[in-house]
Amino acid sequence: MIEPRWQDRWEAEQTFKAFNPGQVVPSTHPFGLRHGLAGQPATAAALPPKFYILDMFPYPSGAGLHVGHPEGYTATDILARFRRSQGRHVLHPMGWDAFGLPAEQYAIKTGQHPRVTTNANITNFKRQIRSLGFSYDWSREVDTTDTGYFRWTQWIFLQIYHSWFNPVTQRAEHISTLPYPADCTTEAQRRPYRDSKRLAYVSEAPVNWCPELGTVLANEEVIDGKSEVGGFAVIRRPMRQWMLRITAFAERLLTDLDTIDWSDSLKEMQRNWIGRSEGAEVDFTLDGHGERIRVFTTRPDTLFGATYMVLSPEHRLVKQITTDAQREAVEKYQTWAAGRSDLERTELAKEKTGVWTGAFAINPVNGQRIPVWIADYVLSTYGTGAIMAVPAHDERDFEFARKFDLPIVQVVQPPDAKTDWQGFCDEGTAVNSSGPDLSLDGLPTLEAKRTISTWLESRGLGKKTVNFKLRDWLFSRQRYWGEPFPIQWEPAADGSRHHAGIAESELPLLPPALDDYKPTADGQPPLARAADWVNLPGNVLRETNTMPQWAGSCWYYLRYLDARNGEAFASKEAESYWMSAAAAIPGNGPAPTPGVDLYVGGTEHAVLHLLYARFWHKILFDLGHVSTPEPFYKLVNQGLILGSDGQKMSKSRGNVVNPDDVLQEYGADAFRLYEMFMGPLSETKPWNTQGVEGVYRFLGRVWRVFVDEKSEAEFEQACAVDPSIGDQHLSKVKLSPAIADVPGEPAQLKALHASIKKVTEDLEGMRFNTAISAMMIFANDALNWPVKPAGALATFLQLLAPFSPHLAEELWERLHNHLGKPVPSLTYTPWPTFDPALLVEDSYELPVQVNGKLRDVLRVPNETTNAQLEALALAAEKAQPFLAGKTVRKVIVVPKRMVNIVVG
RNA sequence: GCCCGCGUGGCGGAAUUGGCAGACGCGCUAGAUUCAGGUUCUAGUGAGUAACAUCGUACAGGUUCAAGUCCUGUCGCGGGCACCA
Repeated sequence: MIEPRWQDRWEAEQTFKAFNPGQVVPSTHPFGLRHGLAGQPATAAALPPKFYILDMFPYPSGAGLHVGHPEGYTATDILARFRRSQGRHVLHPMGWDAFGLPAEQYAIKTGQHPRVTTNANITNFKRQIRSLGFSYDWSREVDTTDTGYFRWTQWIFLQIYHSWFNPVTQRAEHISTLPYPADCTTEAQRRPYRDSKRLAYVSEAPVNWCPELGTVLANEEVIDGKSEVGGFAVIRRPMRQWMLRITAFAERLLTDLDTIDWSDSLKEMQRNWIGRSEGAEVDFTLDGHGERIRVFTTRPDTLFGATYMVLSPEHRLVKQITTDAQREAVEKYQTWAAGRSDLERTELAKEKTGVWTGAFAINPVNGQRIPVWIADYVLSTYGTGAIMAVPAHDERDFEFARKFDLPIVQVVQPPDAKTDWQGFCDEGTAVNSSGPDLSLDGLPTLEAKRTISTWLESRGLGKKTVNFKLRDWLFSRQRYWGEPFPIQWEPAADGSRHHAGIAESELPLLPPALDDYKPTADGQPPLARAADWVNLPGNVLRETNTMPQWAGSCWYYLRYLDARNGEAFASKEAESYWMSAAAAIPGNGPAPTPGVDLYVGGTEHAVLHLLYARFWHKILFDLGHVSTPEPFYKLVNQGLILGSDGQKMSKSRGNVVNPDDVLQEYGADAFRLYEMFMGPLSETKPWNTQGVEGVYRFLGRVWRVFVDEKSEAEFEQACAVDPSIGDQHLSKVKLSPAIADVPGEPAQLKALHASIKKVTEDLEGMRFNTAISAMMIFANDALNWPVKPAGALATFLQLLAPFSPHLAEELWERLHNHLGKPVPSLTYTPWPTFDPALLVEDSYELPVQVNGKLRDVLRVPNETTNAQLEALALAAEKAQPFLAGKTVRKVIVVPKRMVNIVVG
């Protein structure tokens, strides 16, 4: 009943609006009144230190909000309100990641334009989010499918397209700084060279094609050979696709993880995905050919144990080196391997397959002739697509050698003599590793690696190398409901076509209107259906692929900074004010950090959104468009909320909890409180509706701390008679006559300040569950106070306000009215500080242990000396039976903590 | 298989540097209010005992005056990666 009233009030007052440098703060705005900025233009210098607190914006699905969404949103809202009260200038925005498959599939089925579906879903999401009382600045709302938004997504793509990665500076630079090789003189020669260096480039390589979805997918979107969305089969097939050169940034994406405050597990996931490994490339000459085969190995120290080589079936040299006798078998194997889907490949991973090419290579360290095989356990996309096989010390090579009866030679001695050397893959000591020019025998693995690397380099046979698992980002999709590429294909004199970026002045490039959203009959993307959109004068064609859903979410946190700017994605001033570090307000939390101060969301984006966004941000940083190398300084993952049966919530299990139902029954305040009281934010935890009941009771107790019992009882009776006019009755409820504007008793102040301390410290540490328990303890105590000091109650409401803002506002207003005082803004009233002096008592409880077991607890004055403590403990009544007849060997006194008597 | 994280009452979870295990809440038991149900209030609630004793933080060891916390091993659960040479 009281909740919509306050939501309307906040909206009318624009209570949570954040102001950009240069904007005028309205003269009545409570933020302006607090910070002396009312009615004045805010300058970056005059504005208080920023706090940018961000939620992962939702995809507005037709199903509406899930109880998982409000978990993170409540946490950030509590902190946003807390920081506002502490005097920070809080940026807390919300928006919609609205491109995506469901709206498009719905369009295919019904013909309804995805725009219509999307708008309806956004309306519903916004209603639900608003009803939870979150303090978003809605004036900065973004929608990735809005032309005013994706215009800048396209603009950023153009910046990427017009850039290359300079290996010397290790930075993205404009393509105009690209140096050309000496033999590259004409434009006809330079264009393909230039295009091969861009950060956005076209590739013909095999891609992850999902027939069911009718589109290609990025590596990050394929899980166990199936699509991340829907779980459909994915096959590899060569196609012409747009790629983004994220691999150029692999090293920086890895090392910069050390500069940001993310959980170890999340950093670890990114590290694993980037997959850096150090090793060496070694050249093997082919016996009887001029060709060389280059391999990558992390264990060059085992080179003497290489008894055969393996190429991936797709390796470019396979055709040349295969002998006539083996040709048929090799080609058959290649065909078979190419026809296998990713899924089959992983499922059958245990059984090794392969064929001998008939060729031999020479091991450069000992001159041995070793056979060259092809096998699909060697990946064409990693390293050089070829390996030297050391079956004695590599699990996969070992399996393969056993299956095909290839020689196994020990070259590493395990440190523990009992360990079998066959299949031993760890570090040890080199053995059997002597050749005409070199011996590694007796060297520990690490040294052996160094020695042989130096030797190889000095002979020009190899060099140290670093490899990454990370692949370039497949960036095009065959869909309608996505951003069209700002790219067109222009004809050349020889009849071929090349791509070119369209002019920035032509942005936004809108998608065409279509009646049918399916791909064309000949397998072209849906945009190809719009002939008059695709075909431009001069035989120029538009690109018909669209960008993946990730494009919009790669930079949305930047658009919030200046969401209505039509000249740029954000003004320089806004970007630099909100994204730069600054000084702290003493005693009021941490200093503003570079980038987003706190980002909260689920872990499902660990290697997708969070990697892509960091990548784009680094490009924008290199090009001078943003001022920090990393976008998200601190990141916290909320844990999953399970159904009450401890299983993942899903429609098929019937354990899904709908926030609307909870809200209807208990209200937003109780819902918010329960989401936070369940347990630590980052933990996985099951939903329990009885738990909601528990916090609902707590709010009821808070209410009864304040209101007059008699008028409350009358109110409840009146509601029972006619619930429809409940709010009329509610206004008649009076506050308790026990509330008086008097200073608190010492015990009352102690209770209050203990909870100020606990709530404040727990908010800093994001320990919401224990903060709530501290408030419960206070309310239980305050309920029994015969006289209730108004000041203490007001302060308590400030503590409660971030968690349950509606009830806090209501009681805050009534309390001030009750005292006949003006009502200050609860949002912008300075956060209370606790007085340590009020918490100190003059005595404390001293546990007395005998041999480590608790036997008695004494109350002793603070100033008791250690010697006195010892004497008191030895005399403790309940400890006596355990001391009788024993010798006291030692007494350990921990001042203010406990005493332990050791007897024997 | 590899890499992270986690195992505490009937349940969700508390426990600065090792220092009173089980805060707070749910549930349960008994009582009060009530015609009754609900609400609310009071008391109790790890096992065990008449009460003590004793046992108790996945299991088995270890370090320590003292271990949920530190060390070693085992088991279980969750997440990530998965033929990455």
